[in-house]
Amino acid sequence: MSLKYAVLAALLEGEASGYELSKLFDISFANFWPATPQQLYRELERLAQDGLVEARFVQQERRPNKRMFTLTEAGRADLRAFAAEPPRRPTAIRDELLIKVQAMEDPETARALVDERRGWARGKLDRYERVRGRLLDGRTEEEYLRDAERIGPYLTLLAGISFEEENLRWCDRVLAVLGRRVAAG
Amino acid sequence: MSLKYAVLAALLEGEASGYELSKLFDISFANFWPATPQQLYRELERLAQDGLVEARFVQQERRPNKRMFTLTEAGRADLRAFAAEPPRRPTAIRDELLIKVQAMEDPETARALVDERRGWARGKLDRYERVRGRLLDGRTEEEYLRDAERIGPYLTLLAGISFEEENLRWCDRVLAVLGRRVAAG
DNA sequence: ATGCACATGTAATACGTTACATGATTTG
DNA sequence: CAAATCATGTAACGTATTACATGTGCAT
Repeated sequence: MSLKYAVLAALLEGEASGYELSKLFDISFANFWPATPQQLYRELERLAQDGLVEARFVQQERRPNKRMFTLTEAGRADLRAFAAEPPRRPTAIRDELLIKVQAMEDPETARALVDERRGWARGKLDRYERVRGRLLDGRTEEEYLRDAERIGPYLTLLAGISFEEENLRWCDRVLAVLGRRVAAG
Repeated sequence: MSLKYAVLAALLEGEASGYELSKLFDISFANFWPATPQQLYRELERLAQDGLVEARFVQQERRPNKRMFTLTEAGRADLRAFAAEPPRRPTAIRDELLIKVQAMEDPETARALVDERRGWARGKLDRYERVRGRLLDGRTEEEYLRDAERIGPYLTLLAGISFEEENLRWCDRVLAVLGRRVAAG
């Protein structure tokens, strides 16, 4: 149900093809609403039938043909109504690593997995910071937040950043604890 | 696929009925692997057929009958193997509020939603701290981590706590930003 | 005696994943 | 010039969520 509004929100940035949306979902929407290309194509189909987006067929010569999608006024209105309602469902997290940590028997094995997670979190943070730099484009955060038309995308990026920072801190703490255990046991 | 191991991990705490598991998933596993009662019953059925858990039928007089489930040695071994493998899928987060923030038009409306989230995060943190107190049971964290048989549940609880702390910080930051915007606009 | 929470499920539907298909462009 | 990656999708299958169903016990 929410995927619908995630797609409409993505189209606030302007006309896009299914493929472009799937890239956008990979790099930025993934932090709060992951979706595979297949989900997006199906959803776009439905949205077009409901008149919330408009599809424009684009014939291409040296590439597969594509369809470009735009928000309609009805879509914009629907999204606006959604954005004003309190969320129906609480935040859901799916994290395989934490199942493994929960079931942990051997500290050495767990250490390796958490260490791997730490490296991956660092990489994600780096990428976020680069996205942030591109958004700010030379301005300070204060300037940006004062002047920018839409600040939503920046605020969700901040959420992604602070999530990964937290993640990193948790990894460090767990590694410290497990290190002591290995030394003791 | 991972739900299977979440259920096995839950049964590490001892024999439990489907209903008891669904309560456990509500209060603690929910932080990293949410599951509805229906999912759990189906999964337990499968696990029993595969010999990874053992079901014991318990006839009750003044309540509906129930089945109690225990890990078998095969289940324990399967879980152990799972816990040693690196995770296949990255962490997934589903957060409706962030879609609304992403699509935000009016700072006043968004403020109300984020403020609500802030209150809810505080409540969750409080409950976590109480669970933590029960686990520690008078000991300091250091004592607990040195002496406890299984520290996995404590480490996943810490993950839940630091996630909510991060959440709270993000809410405060967003509220500050939106407050300035309302004053300016 | 009415309503809420416990305890257990089934059925219908929605959603997500995996595998496949096709052609263009880039890289070694 | 072969292999990898980009760009765009479709089809089949498996998993999850929602709505419904049923009966008990407890509190007011």
